[in-house]
Formats: sequence, C-alpha cells, structure tokens
Amino acid sequence: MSINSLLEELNDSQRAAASMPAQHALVLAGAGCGKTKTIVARAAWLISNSTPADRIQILAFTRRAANEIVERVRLQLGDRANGLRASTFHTWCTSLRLRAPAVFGYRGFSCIDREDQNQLFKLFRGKATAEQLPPANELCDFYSFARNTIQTLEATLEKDAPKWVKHLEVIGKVMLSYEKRKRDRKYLDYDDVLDVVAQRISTSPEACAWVGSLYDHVLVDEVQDTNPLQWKLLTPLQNDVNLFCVGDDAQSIFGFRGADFWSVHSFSEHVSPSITLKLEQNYRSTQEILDVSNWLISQSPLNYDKTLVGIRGAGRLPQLHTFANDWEEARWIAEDLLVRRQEGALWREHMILVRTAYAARKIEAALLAKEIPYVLIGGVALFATAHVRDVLSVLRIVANPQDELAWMRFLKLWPGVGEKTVTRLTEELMEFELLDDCIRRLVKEPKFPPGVVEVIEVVKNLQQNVAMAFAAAVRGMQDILAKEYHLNWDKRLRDFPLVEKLAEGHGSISAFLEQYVLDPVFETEVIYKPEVDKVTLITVHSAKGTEREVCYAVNVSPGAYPLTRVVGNQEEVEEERRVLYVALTRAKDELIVTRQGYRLWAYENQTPPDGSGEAEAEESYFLNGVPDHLFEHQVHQSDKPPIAPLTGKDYEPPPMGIVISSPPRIPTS
DNA sequence: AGGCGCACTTTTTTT
DNA sequence: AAGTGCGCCT
Repeated sequence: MSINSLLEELNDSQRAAASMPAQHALVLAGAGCGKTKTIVARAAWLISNSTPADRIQILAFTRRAANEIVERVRLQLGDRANGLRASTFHTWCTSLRLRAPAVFGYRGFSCIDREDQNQLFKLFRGKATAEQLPPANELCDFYSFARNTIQTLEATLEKDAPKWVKHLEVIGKVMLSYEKRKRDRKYLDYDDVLDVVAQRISTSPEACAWVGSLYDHVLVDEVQDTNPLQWKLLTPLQNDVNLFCVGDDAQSIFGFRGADFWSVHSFSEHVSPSITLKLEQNYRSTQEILDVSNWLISQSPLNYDKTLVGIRGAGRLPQLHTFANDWEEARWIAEDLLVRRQEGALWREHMILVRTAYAARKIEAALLAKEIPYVLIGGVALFATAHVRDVLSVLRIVANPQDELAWMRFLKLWPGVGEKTVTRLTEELMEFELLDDCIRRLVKEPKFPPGVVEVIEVVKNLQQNVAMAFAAAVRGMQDILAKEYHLNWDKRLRDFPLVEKLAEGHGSISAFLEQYVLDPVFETEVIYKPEVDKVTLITVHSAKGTEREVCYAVNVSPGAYPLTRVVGNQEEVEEERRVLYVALTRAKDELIVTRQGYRLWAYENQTPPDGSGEAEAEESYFLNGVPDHLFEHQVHQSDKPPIAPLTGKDYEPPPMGIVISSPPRIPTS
C-alpha cells in the first residue's frame, strides 16, 4: 500500500502528526483516538520520505506492542520496512550493551528476573522477623522503586512504606549487600539493564554521541508510563535524535513501577524545543461506551481535561450485571459468550478484562468447563513457572558456573539436600571458575545421588544445541520433578515441549536465556497462532493499547475498584480509577461490566456494616452514583443464599508524620 | 542439625 | 500456585 493511501486514512490531526517535519513532539491522545495508528503512520511516513528504516527506533512497553507496530508498518511498506526496530526499553538497552561492550562495560553479565532478585534479597534478609525487616518481595519493590524513580531509599520508604523509615539503616544495609553480590556474580537486574546505559550516556558525552549517531528518530509509545529512569535514557539523546512521543495521561497505570505522568504534563519543559499535538476524536467506541468512560474520569479530583468525542455515534447501552458471587459471575460470562457464538459472533471478537491474574483463574475454570477456546495473557509467564525454572537452572549452571542462584535452585531439588547443605556447598562452588572443578567437588559429596552430576554433564555436552540440551535436562530431572510436583504433574509436563520449541535455533544457552528473561512468553502464546479464533482473557495492565468488539470488565465491585488496601491513599486510588478507565475504553461495540457481591445489596439498601473497612470500600467505590441512564442494569439472584462477604480487616490507614534521618544513597552499579 | 511433609494463608499491576 | 510455620524423623 502506498504512503498516500495510508495518509488518506488518517484524520487531519493524525496526518499532521505523522507527516510533520523533524522535531521533538508530544502527541496527546485519548483512548481510541488512534495513537498506535499515528505512530505506525509516522514511521511509515519517515521511511517513505527517505529516512532509512534502521535509523528509526521505536520504544514500546511490551514485546507484543512493539511487534504489532512493526507488523503494521510492514503491512504498509512491505520490504521497505526492513531494518525498522521496535523494542521494549529493556531489550533496546540490552542490544546497545551487547553491540558495544567497550562503551558500556559489563561484559559477561547476565540478566536476572524478579524471582532471582527475590532469592537474593531473601538471602540477605536472613531470618529477621516481620518486625525487623519487610519480606523479601517488599524489599525488591522498595529497591526497584527507588531505582526507577531515581530517589533515595529514604524518600521511597517515606512515600511508600512510612512504617519502615525507622528501619532505614538496616534496610539500607541489606540493599548494599544485594548490590555487592550482584556485582560479584555478574548479575544485572531489570533496573541495572536500563541504568547501565542511562548512567553511561548521561555522564559520557562520547557514549551519548555514539548512541545518538545510530538514530535519527526515536518514537515512544505510551509515554505516560515512562519513569524517571527511562527519561534518564531519553533526555541526553535529545540533541542527536528527534523524540516523537505518544501518550495519554488518563491511561497512566504503571505508577507502581515509578511511572509519573509529569513527563506528559511538563513535556515542553524537559524536551525543548518541542511541539504538542492533540488527537481528540475517538474512532473506537460507540457513544454510550464513551459516556460511561467520560463519566468515570469526570468523577476524579484530578483534572485530565479530557472528554472523549466519538465519531461512531450511538450503539447499544453498556450492561451492568450484579451477581451473588464470583462463581456465578464467571459462569454467566461463559454462558453469554456461548449465546453470542450461536448468534454468529467469532470468539476472537471478545475480551475479558481482569484486574489481577489471580482473578483470571475463576474465569478460566468457567471457560474450560464450557469448552470455550481462550488465550490468557498477563498471568505467570512460562519461564517463571517453578518446574521450568528448575530445568533451566542446569542450563544456567552450564552456561555460567558462577551462577550462584542457579546452583542453589538446582541442588535443592535433590532428596536429602536442604537449605543448609545448599548454602554451604554453593559457597564452596563459587571458589571455582570452571565447571569441571565444580563437578569434581560434587562427586566427592557423600549421599548425593549420581543423577546430580550426570545431568550437568549431559547438558554440558549438548550445549551447542540448546533445544537438545533442554530436552536432556528434562529427561535427567524428570523423576525428581515428578515427585516434587506430583499434584499437577501432567499439566506441568506439557510445558516442557513448548520451552524446547522456543529453545530451537538459539546459538547459545545464554542467548536463549537472555531473550526470555527480558521478553516473557506465556504458555498460551506459544500454542496460540494469530489466525486461531479464541476469546482473549487478559489483565487490564496487559490490555492497554488493545481493543475488541465486545469487552467484559470483570469484578467491578466495591473493594476491588479501588482495591480496599489503597483506600485512603489518593494517588493510588486515582491510579485505580485509571485502570478501570483503561478497561472500559477497550470496547468497540459492546461493554459489559460485571460485579459481585452481597455487599452491594447492603450498600444499595443503605445499611453498610458499621465501622469496618468494608464500609470504606463501599464509600469509595467508583461506580457509586453512576447515573442510571448510562447502564442497562440487571441483578442475577442466586439460587443459593449469599456467602459471607469479604472482610476489610487488613486495611490500616498509613501512619503520618515521619521523622527523617540521614539517608544512605542507593548507589547505581 | 538438617530435612521433609503437612496444614495454613495469601495473592495488584510488569520489564 | 507458592510461601510460611510447625512438628516429626533421620
């Protein structure tokens, strides 16, 4: 297709954005106003106007979004799109680091994921009680938040976990140990992956000039979700490349990762000179869907200055269904899907949006029961499942005998080997550089089954063929794994061929591992082919940027939107509101909102239970006061008596007024 | 001492 | 599904 016919498909503002002269620009656009279309058109226009495709770098937030943009440009331009790259910030930084090790250093470092990070923190946290130190996963959160927002640990704790400020010193010590161990073991965590590059280009004009010389244009999708660490990457490049950023402040839902839509509101101050364009016409949804979405955002104390104006006109009124419990909610959705299917709709026109991966399980069960084909996106990635990690640990050991975390995981699997033995043994193994020395040491270990060493050796001999090495590892470990995971072994066993397939064609174990640490793949995605007709079951966070004809927003109940635990924290409550906003604005033709709860009855009958967190959850519920005419209401009576409601017992308002002590700054590695 | 099985809770969101 | 805590076994 020619570029002219592409431009003709755009409206005036989209066309202006796509075809403007080279300069820094922010394109502000509401949901469904054609953000992706504009970024695709921009890339296509640049290439058609003699920018080589490989001088354009597109940055997106997920691998899926990145791939989609490139595919759509390719659809327009065919082979002329060759060389166009779209990546996540993380894969982009990794490719820069690998491309020029001399510029960035960190040769031979490997990337660890969240789980590994957690294990390390657990190690340094030790046996401290819940009063002395937060749990390892919270330490991870604090650490990562400080890195992503480029704040001190103290500032992070003050904002996020005031009750821990008085333990600042101990927590700081744990984090310093963590950083030292990372360096010693040549690990990079997710934040390091970005910071290695950011640090270098913000302090070395030569490094910055080199990166800048690679590109003419950097196109950033979903810019409202960029955090200060990511801006640390973009800011120094301003002098050498043109930044074309597309975003929507009302869809900023990654605050927990340090995203701050200041980057949108103050764009012209930190990127200058620059222009700001707006896309205000919504092409996606019928007016009734926009009315509900606009109403929701208008209830916010924040001013988004945003009213979506639709061009599609009227359609069907959104539905609001109330169920007695989650089980009936899930069952009804499955039944409704069956009805639609019988009426001739395709499965793939439907998307079910859940707030948490956990909530997706109940829906999954209902879909399975009715044999409705679905893809689940946003749950636990294939490589994050325990049994796959277990097998991968041997590959990691072979690829890098200094991989302490892999050794610990691998050794602990064997009968008679527990935490103490593993800690002692791994410490010893870290003294050796070579795998063969490690093996010699292991052979000497009394009461070790011979399988331990056998597996390592088999994998070692097959390491040039990653898929075969993986298959061999599975064979060698099958017995112990079957015992470990006997409860649902059959289901887990099916994952191994999928991983084996993904391993095919990778030149080395480390290349294979590196790719999937940064680009998580979900079980269903391996089986899924785009042309296959399936319902999409997805978390709202993963669904950003997507759309479907019919969308179900699930469990829009008090206590869930917003989550009970964030009530009282205005910033977080407003982020929750944006999450719901994102969910509602995915729908093109029909929006079906479902909610559960006996608790709702209590609320609507004006008899909230006294003094509990539940009452507060109900008071702050986003659908309170929704005008009747925006929804078609339906209450589904239960055949069983209502089940006791959730309690609000874990909600405590955060203490206020924190005393400040001198902060240990978290150094960047 | 160290390992292991059992009962128990406990779930935000993602690179 | 995975983490935690507890008590029993070697």
